[in-house]
Amino acid sequence: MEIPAKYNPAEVEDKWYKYWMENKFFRSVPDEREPYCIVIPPPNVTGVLHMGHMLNNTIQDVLVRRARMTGKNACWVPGTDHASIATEAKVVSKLKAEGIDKNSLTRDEFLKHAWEWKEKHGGIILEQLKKLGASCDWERTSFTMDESLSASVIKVFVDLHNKGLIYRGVRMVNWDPQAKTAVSDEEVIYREVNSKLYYLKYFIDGEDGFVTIATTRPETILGDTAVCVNPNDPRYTHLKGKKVIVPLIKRSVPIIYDEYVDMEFGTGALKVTPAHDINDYMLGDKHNLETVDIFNDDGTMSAAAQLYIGKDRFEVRKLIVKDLEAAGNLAKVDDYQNKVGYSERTDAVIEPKLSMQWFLKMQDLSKPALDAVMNGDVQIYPAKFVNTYRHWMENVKDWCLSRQLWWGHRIPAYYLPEGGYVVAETAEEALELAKKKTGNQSLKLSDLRQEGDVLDTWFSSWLWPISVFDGIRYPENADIKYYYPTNDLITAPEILFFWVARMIIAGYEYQNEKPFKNVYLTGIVRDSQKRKMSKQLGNSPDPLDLIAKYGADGVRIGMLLCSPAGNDLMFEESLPEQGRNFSNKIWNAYRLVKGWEVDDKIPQPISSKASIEWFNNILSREIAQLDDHFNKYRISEALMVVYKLFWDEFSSWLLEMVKPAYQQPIDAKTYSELVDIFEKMLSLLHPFMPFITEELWQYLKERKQGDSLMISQMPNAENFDSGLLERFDLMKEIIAGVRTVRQEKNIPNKQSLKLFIKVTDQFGEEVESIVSKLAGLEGLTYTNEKVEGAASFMVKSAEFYIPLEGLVDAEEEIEKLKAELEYTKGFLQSVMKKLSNERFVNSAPAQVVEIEKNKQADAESKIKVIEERLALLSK
RNA sequence: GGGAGCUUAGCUCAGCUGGUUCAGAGCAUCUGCCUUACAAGCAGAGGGCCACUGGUUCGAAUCCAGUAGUUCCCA
Repeated sequence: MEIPAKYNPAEVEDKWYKYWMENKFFRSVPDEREPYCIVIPPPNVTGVLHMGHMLNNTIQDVLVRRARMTGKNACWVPGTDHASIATEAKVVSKLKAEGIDKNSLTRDEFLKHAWEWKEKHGGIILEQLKKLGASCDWERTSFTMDESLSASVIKVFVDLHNKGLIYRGVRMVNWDPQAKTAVSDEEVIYREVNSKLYYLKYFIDGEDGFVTIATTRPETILGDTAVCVNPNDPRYTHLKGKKVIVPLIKRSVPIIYDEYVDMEFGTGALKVTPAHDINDYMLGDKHNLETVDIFNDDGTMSAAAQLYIGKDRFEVRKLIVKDLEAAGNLAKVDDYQNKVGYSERTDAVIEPKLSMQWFLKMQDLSKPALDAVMNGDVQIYPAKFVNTYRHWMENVKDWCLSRQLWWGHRIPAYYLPEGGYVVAETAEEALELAKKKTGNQSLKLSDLRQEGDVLDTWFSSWLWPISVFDGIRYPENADIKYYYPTNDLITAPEILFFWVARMIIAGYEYQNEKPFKNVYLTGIVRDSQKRKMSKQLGNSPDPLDLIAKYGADGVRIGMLLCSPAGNDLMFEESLPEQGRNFSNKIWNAYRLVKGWEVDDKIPQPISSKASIEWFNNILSREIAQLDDHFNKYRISEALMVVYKLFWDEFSSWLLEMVKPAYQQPIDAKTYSELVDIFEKMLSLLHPFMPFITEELWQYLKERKQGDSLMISQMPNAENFDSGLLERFDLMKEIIAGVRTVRQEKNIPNKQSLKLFIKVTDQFGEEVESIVSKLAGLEGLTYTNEKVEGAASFMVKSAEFYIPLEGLVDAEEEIEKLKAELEYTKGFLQSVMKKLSNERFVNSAPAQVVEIEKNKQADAESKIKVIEERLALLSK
């Protein structure tokens, strides 16, 4: 069979993914084996695969596949989350394009559209993950709004409410006037913008004089209820107890004193608008100020503003500046740079707004979750994020749970006709509660009005590791008991707080146990200029295009090569290209081995026997190294170990060592041992490169239907002989020495050479046979005599000579030796300096001193050798 | 403003408990090679004041302090 010289991933990837699916290799059900479980960070149902997903899911697949091959019952649970805000925005704009206004629809009608949209687009991202090779148990695919998961969310809300942890309250929230909903702090993006700082005069009530304040938002003066200065500021001490008049609306407000005010900023006097600024709100709270809410939900001025009613906030800013100037209140205007919050979803400028929201008390709830990370029960990789986690958890704030949207889990609170509310899992239960609470037995379902708001999406994802196993509703079910706590969570540091921390909190609250043992935080994928990849910038390649171009295996390798945990990854196409090249290397190694004719009559050459033995030793050493990297979650270093093992040790050394002469057959013993080694190499590579390894594994030996590399056993590290490995390192140096001479003297590889060795101990037949083969020697001779007209090199203190009549320039040799002599003498000197330092000899450990003494001996003998050689040459 | 981290080869990064696994890896670069598996390749080579300054120590990339630059988080 003719095998093409280049690997073509497109031909094999779909085939094997289908094969794995058909044989249900991804499926996991509880059994007697040790479980290994990962729940996927559920991608946004609106999303399409981006580079961040590629990195994240590649890592998960590597870990899951490896676990599967080490005898564990591996289960990777896939799914998506409903992403309230993003999805609702998508559906609203889709309806708008069809000429339908959301406000013209009932809630149920809108939700019908939303579900239709979800059914149509919601699965795209999961299908894309299959192209990457993701070995998820697809039968377990979950969605945060599935019936069981929704019921879990509602049950938890009711439970927390009954525990007294959920309350309603007026709070300053980040209001998105476009989406007309509160958004969480995490959904606000602050950007530096060029704006203006307006200096406004507030006249003192009842006397002459004024105070000048500085503000970037002059339209908010209509909501001012105080002016605040620092009590230590001498400029304002005389104003104690006085009032000032808010311009235009002539409201008289007090001057208050608080050290919060920065005396250096602006004029040192601060206008206080408790309804529209978070810091002012705290001041207002502290000093018992009135709050005047001057904005409607859509960002226009409300009646409370008195002026400009119904006009948009930004329009009002322009108008009011003119009016203030006309009224003589505008002192000056400076250019100014400040940070303004924008909604992550709609990009509207966020308006801090007081509104009635549902909150979850976090302080007590979060305690066990803080402890779990601090005492190492939950491990975070890299550990530097533990600090960040602790800081957040120690200063945790109550969680605003409500969102003014329709798409999501509707809050199960029911308002009573005469005020107040009840919370229950169903309307019927709510009615019973309401009757009990009011004493009014004639209440009907229609008398109750359910809260219109839905819950924050994170309020469902925080249950994810439990709810995908239905562990909230059925805490004793077989799945949750078997898979929980899960093993590893792989996600981005950006969501450490609003997802990871909250999952840990929910885990302890509802399972009395952590949700996962390890958290691996990946970096953020950036472009080569360190910019975050984004649609706006258009700097993100389409992952599926990359897969088509470089193969899924190539892309996976590209993602992993440069992504140590927690470090950002500067992505460029040279990375998957390197991955593709590696695929090709593996492919061609296979071609070589498969191309040999096997003859079971010829004996195994001594060089092959030694080579195989050497490789099995190095394999053990590297497997141990690999295990160590995996245990420490150093995934890219683990990959590098396998990469170098395959490319350098296996391909460049072992295959060359055992390669039969041109058109000669290989002996059966070497061949079968080599195939076994190749098979082990494929196993080690499989978690990183599932497709090509499966393809080659299937053809390397005869397989049965239903066999697969992905369910085979990973090779284990055995003991290895480090003395043997050292002898081979020496051997490689000798071969490299000969090759260097060839290069320097321009000797073609075809021309065989004679090598003379001056050494005390001989190397042995194994080493000699391999050196002869790889260095292209026609003879290898030990000698005590000098060798005339020869190129020379040294390995340790052994001398090597290659006779080259006419090609060797004695002067050149002498120069080379002199340089080496000088270097060695300098080295000896530095060693002697240490050894002659009494304090070193006395205080350093004996072992260290011993090492230095060995260095001295080595250097001295080397100097002797070089000097002798020089003496001979200069005769 | 508060906190945390980072700075090692052209680039991306390892470097644990101070000392032969201490100055490393991959990529890139340079020099030879169309050698019969692979030019998506082979064989070699060069490249670093370990940010700076001081301290501790017999000994510092490694520990401590300060400085500069930089990134992130919180406000």
